[in-house]
Amino acid sequence: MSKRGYHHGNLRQALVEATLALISEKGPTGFTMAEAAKLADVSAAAPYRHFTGREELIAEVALQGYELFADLLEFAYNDGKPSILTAFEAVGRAYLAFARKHPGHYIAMFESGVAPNQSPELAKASERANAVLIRAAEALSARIPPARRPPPAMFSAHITAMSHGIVELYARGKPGARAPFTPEELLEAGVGIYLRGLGLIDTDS
Amino acid sequence: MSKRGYHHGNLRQALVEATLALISEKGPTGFTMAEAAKLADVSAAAPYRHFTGREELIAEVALQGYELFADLLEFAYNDGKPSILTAFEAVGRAYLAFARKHPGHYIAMFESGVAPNQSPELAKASERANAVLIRAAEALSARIPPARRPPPAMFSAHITAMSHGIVELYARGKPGARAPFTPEELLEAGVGIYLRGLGLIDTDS
DNA sequence: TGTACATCAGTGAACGCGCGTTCACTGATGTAC
DNA sequence: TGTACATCAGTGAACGCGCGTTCACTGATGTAC
Repeated sequence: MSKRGYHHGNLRQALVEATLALISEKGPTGFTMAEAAKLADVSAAAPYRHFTGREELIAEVALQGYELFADLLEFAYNDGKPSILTAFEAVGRAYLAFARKHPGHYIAMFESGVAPNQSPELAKASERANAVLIRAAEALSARIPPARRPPPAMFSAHITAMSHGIVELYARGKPGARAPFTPEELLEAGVGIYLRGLGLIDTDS
Repeated sequence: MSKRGYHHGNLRQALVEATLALISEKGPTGFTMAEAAKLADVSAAAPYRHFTGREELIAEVALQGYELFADLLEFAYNDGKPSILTAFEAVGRAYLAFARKHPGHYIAMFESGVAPNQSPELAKASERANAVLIRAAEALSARIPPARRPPPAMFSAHITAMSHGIVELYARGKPGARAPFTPEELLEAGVGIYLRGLGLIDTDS
């Protein structure tokens, strides 16, 4: 609570951060405009100077989440260096790391009910994140014998689904989790087996 | 709205069904005690004769969901007949079919915030469903060369995670979905590749 | 078979609460001259 | 540099709403004799 005058200075972003805190602590339901305002140390009416309503505030949080997500995935992929395979695995780890380090964003993106095609910006950001996965899958695809090469979009959907499933079922909320493995172990092993099934990893390695 | 007298006859179950309808239509948030009561054609106070509160009603819905889920998985597994492999794949399909045909149950179980260890009954039912998957994984495991045989619990977690991920990302809510594949195609292909990675399906088949 | 009575499963009115949102306002800031 | 004024970003009080829940009640049902 730093002292501040009549004007906040950066209320818009402060509200976003309050929302993140509330969401990650109490789930998507545990966030209210009133409480976000309180956390940001302003009156309950102030948020409406920056957002038309509750919906728009959550959407902004999700948008920032998708942007950050896309950045992290791109950084992890690192243009397929040093090798396409290691880059691909790095993307998987980045997925999990994002969910772990930014639970508020993750929940706003995937569990708050905001549809990614709600606004063009949101769609674009979500598309950018997805594009990294598709690009990685395409690069890897080139190494798969054509006969058993799935469409890259399917390939990438599989990895996304497994990652998301692991986050939802084994990484969050439910502590004393359902499996005696860390999410990271689970994903690494799962992706490894999957890639082997595609003939991308030597069967005997 | 059939005519009925002062007594409802089977209000408890009617409330469960009202909850299912509300949840599957409007998400976990779109369910309220008041509206469930209205749907069941009783006053807002009546539900409290059968449930201590909102929480308990949702938990009952989740419980019934886990029971049904376990039944369906067991039926699909069919004791590993005619072959363990086909039985295993049938379980995967049953997972998706359950999510599709019983969205209210699915949401109550996985998205409503009820922890499976909330009550012993719930834990037991959830455990029973999980046990089917573990059993199937164990049976299949026996055929994997020991050197690259993952623990059955991990094996089953992978399949569960992929199934759940597909449901959440590609099967529900988001229509005009994110991928040009049906969830069923996605899961079948994904499980196939995964099993190949374990050496359970012939690489050239 | 008929009656008295305990029990059960509903009703309807009321409560307190917190939420999202609006509105007229006011204090602070920035800009034109 | 100083002043007038438009604009902006806050306030605080108030609203209507629906929700979860409680409570004293009452109608229906089942059982003992």
